Amino acid sequence: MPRTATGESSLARAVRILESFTLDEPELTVSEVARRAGLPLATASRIVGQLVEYGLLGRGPGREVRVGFRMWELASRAAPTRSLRNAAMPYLEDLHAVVGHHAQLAVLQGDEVVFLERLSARDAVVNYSEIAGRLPPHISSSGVVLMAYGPAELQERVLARPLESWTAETITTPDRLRATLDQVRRRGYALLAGHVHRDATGIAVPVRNGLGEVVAALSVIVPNDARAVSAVPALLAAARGIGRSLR
Amino acid sequence: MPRTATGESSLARAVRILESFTLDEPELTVSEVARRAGLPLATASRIVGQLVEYGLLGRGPGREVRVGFRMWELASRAAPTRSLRNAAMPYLEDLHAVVGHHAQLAVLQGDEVVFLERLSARDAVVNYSEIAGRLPPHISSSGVVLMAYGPAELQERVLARPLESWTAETITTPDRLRATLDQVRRRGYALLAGHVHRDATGIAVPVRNGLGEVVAALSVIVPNDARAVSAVPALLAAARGIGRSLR
DNA sequence: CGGACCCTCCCATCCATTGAGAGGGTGTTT
DNA sequence: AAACACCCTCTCAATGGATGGGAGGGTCCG
Repeated sequence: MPRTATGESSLARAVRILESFTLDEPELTVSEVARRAGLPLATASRIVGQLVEYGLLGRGPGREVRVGFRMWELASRAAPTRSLRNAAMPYLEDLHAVVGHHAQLAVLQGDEVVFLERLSARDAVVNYSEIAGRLPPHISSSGVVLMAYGPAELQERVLARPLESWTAETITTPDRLRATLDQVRRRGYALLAGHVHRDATGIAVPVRNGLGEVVAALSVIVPNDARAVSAVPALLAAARGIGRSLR
Repeated sequence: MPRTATGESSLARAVRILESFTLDEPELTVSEVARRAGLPLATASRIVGQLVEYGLLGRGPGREVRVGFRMWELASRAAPTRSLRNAAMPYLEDLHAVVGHHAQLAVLQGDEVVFLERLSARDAVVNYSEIAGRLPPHISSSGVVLMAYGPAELQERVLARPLESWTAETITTPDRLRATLDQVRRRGYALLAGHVHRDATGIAVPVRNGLGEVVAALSVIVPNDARAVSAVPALLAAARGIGRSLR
């Protein structure tokens, strides 16, 4: 029964296979891959075999499959991430050294916030964000900053959707989100205490490129107490430095 | 004239297309991609179009093509890189803060050295290594460490090949390389002054996992002068810390 | 305004891809 | 030790998605 249920290119299937790996489950069996990608086992086995051959996937000591080293290598050539990261890294380090806990760099991708880089102290407060991890924009300080300075359509789309709640402090009404965005634009930074986790405060500022466009958000996560606001000047200064490095 | 010159899967071609992007030239035109991947223009155009649709490639403001954000996202889920990087990052930061210049983490991949992470000061001495960049093992201090503690077959393969020369100091004879490897094993670290660039000294130490296996090299690049050796204790201490974090 | 590049779409041809099933693993339960 | 429940890879005939020369239409430059 050949070629029957298809209607899609083999490339599309390969990409679906690559997408079945997540941050939480970076290792899967072939069967699991087949299930997630919605492919017959034999087909999944064959494509996985090819991807392993080309290095995009790799095999662990058993038969489990994971994303391959070659994939990481190819992806690290991605220009958008690289130039921003290179410009930001020294400032992110300084920020981390001074403020402690977590210092992060995030960008907008689709309608979500993606963290490009994160520096964490070993004894830092909890933090749910992960490098390459995604969060809805209304949850985190980075997201609110990126929304506030982002395209109007994005704001409308996010405001139109139900706002997921993570703690008692999370913004869950469009009105409150709108008010927060206004406040961020007035103040030039976002400070959200206990929105992601009750013990943590996120503080974020916009990073502007040479043209004045907001291209990223720089943020720190600190304990949820009165001293949190003192991190704002360091953030603003670091964001300016990154902007200058971006030419 | 369809399907004639093929004999290979479309997936193989897609991977060849992804591989035509390099660190030095992260943006290519479709014609350039076709040339590098050895594909007819029409075919390259079609596959590039698909890869863009799936997000593995992206388009710049003009028509130029680059590696896509989604590719970076998928690759960041690669387990081998992630756990080592996460364990090493805090120590790499401390090392960088204390020693200055460049602090790097490298692993062996194939018969080459690949840099997983690098922290650089803005005013640091020159450094040719790049994140996701490759170097032949005999050139750099990281490479020599990874060779010294690596599998015997690797040493034989590298010793059998011609040893490329970068500066007057570069190791170019098998005898000298063998002697250097012995010295590294005796001392527990590698110090190569002026091998990559005459003004820079590389110092590297092995990073061991919980089983005592050498899984990476930790290194710093400092100015080529008498103070260089003083970085060794800090490197050794950091490598032990990383090893402990790897459980 | 000619020349040298770019890029995408078209479409008749046909071979690489397909997936059920066989065959053979490994690990756990009865 | 047998039964079970998973795993995974290979085979093979049928076929529809991939193929690539060329047409058509861009942009840039001197």
